[in-house]
Amino acid sequence: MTAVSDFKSPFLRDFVARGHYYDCTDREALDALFLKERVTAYIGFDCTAPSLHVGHAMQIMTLRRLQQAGHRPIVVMGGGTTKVGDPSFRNEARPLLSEETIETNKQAILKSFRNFLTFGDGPSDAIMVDNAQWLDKLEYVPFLREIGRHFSINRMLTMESVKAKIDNDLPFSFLEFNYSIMQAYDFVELYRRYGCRLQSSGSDQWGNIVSGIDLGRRVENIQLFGLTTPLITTSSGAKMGKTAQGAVWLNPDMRSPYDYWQFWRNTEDADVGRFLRIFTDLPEGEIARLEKLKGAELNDAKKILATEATAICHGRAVADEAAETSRRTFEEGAMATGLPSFSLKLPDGILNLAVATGLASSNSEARKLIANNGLRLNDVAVSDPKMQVDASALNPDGVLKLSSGKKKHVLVRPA
RNA sequence: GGGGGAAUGUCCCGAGUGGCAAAGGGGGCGGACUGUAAAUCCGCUGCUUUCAGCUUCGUAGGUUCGAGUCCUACUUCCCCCA
Repeated sequence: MTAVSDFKSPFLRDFVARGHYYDCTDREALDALFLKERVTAYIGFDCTAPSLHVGHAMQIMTLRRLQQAGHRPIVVMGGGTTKVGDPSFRNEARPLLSEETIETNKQAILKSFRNFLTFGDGPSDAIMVDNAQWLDKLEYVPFLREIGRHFSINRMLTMESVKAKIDNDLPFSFLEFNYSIMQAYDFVELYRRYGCRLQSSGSDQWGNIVSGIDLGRRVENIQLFGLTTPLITTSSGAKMGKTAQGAVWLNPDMRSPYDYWQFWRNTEDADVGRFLRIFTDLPEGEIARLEKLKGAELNDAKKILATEATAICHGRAVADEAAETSRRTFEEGAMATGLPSFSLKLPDGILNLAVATGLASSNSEARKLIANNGLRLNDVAVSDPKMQVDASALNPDGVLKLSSGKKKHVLVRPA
């Protein structure tokens, strides 16, 4: 068996070096394939939310690396599979989403890929397809006869994601049971349509990927491949991008580029090098230099990480602007105009302003924030929950700054 | 189809004897210390017009001065038997 360090193809060598690699179904053969030809590979994204989040960024970066190496990435929107719902490693069944919701989500998610990948008709241009295209049309009995007969219940029951359900006496419906079959079928269909030989994904999808590979061998007599990436957690063990105010969305409507930049700026020390390799395109030499910085100097590396990662997701100009807004806000204490801003009627109570700007979710919460000395108006702590804010709080530019804690700042302009 | 069990603070787990805004965690939010880091410590964590009021314990009724706690029906899920 080829060791990871023996990879010859530029793509896999880079993939390993940058920390994307977790496992592969046939290292030697896949390496050879990458050396021999332009490989078409896909990753599927289900439409369970109106945006992808940072947790998906690893997968999108995988497609980006493929494209950079001259291969052809396929983005598969799971318009079909989302109707079934992936049960893997979840304690509860996903709520069944309506078709309208799935379609809305899909339309919103599509946009996220524009900056990460180049789409088009060229040989290594990315392709986007929706698996509803073929899954929706399947007929039950023909499908069972052609595809279903290749699936062994006995073996599916031994798959880790399924076994966990059985062992823990968790509910597991027939619908959910079929998700794996749908995904396996996708792989084969993508091979038929685009000559797609490789499926990549997070390590939790291993079982589903392997199912697709088996199916490919049986119905098309072709060797397909699987390549997985590690589940990314922060050094202190938290899942990537699961801050509790919500996921770190990639869609700018749901999380502003400035906040996205801030997310990366707040990376833990121990993660800086790892994240630079995975989430930016910086060359290894540069990253090696940055991650060696000590103590407070590491903050410079975090700023670069933030700007580079934001640039890939939202564009360079937007990223630079977010960096500048952050610099002025945190390093100069100025009222940078790039902060999230709100137009509100002005004489108003401080509680209303805190709620209207999203700094607090209710008046009670705003009161508590004040009681804890956490709410500040123009950098001065607010002590009176009954305080009225009027035009006198505005600076010469006609703006005032409201902050919750040391990191969350918003601007208010009179409406 | 028959029998048994479970649903708790709208993030999760989870105590709860008829007097409960409801123990304890986790998570989150603020504060202190720092480097917009981690770790640690402290406070907060249902809503409101906040020295008080209002609404919460799967749903709908009922018993009671008073129900998360008792009764009835229903819903969903789990287990055992078929």
